Amino acid sequence: MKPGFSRCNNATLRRAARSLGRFYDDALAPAGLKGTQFGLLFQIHVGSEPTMGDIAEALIMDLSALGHTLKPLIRDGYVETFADKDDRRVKRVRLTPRGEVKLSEAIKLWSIAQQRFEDKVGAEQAAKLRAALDAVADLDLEMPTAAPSN
Amino acid sequence: MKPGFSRCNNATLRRAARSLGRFYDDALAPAGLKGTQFGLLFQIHVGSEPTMGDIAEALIMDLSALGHTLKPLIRDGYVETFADKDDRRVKRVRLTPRGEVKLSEAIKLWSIAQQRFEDKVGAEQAAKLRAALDAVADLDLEMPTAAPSN
DNA sequence: TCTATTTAGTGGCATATGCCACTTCCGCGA
DNA sequence: TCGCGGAAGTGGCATATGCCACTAAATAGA
Repeated sequence: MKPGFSRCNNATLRRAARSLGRFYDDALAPAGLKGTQFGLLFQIHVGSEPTMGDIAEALIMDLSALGHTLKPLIRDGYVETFADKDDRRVKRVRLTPRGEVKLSEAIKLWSIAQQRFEDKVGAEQAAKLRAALDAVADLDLEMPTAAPSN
Repeated sequence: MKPGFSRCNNATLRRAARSLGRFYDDALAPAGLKGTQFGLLFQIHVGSEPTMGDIAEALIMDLSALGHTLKPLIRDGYVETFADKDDRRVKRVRLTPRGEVKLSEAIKLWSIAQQRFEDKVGAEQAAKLRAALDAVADLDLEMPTAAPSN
């Protein structure tokens, strides 16, 4: 088997994610953001003051992981949280003005990387790949429970 | 735009990786291994006492990241390292007998998850997806340097 | 042969992610 | 209205990954 060409879907996916992640990270570096942070800011931006749970669900991310990832962004003043008016358990999230500016700046850098990628693989192919990845992400793979019929 | 369906190739890839990663992690949990650890043990297993650099290259992983990731596996006695005979800078890696046993155990669990995945998306489609991901991983995306012609 | 350069890893620091235990709230039922 | 079970987050702990600065060792040159 050629090096790096595993039959494991998970290993292959992670390998590609590491590779592509570095590329986008490099592209965003001038803005001082990582690819994940950019994605998170964007997700908050397009949402309507989403709750932590909303974001975690959209990104298929563990709620606590989201909390951790949000911390540096809050610390740097790009994001702020506030309690929901009706349910005090719920915490909503939004970008600060500073965060909006940073996001705009980052989008310019992201566009370059995104364009570069699409030039290499083709916009069609890229769209197909994203569709396939979204399909995989949304698969219900839960292992059938021992006794699902009781 | 529907939630979670980003145009960003990197964000989409990471999202799918989180999703699939959890599935494989769950499947491997009985063996006490994470998906990444399984992949790493396997890579070491199929190699011929690979060097740190060999592994890092095959997995498109930062050399220092590999070192970090290897630590728990060494601590748990699944992997051991030794200096190369001819080049004292080089560190080679291999599984311990205990590591071989653990890998066998993990492969059984992995097969179930892998099979489940392939049942859901189809073996053909899975193979195509892996091929696409390998292609993406191996793309040369380096941003053209300002002055590549000097 | 001696030195400048390159190569292979390490250690420290920071972010990315998850799981689990725990706290706080909300809502429902007795 | 009291109290219990479920929902939403937090904090702690552990692994996953990267970058950077630094050390040690091999190598190309002068």
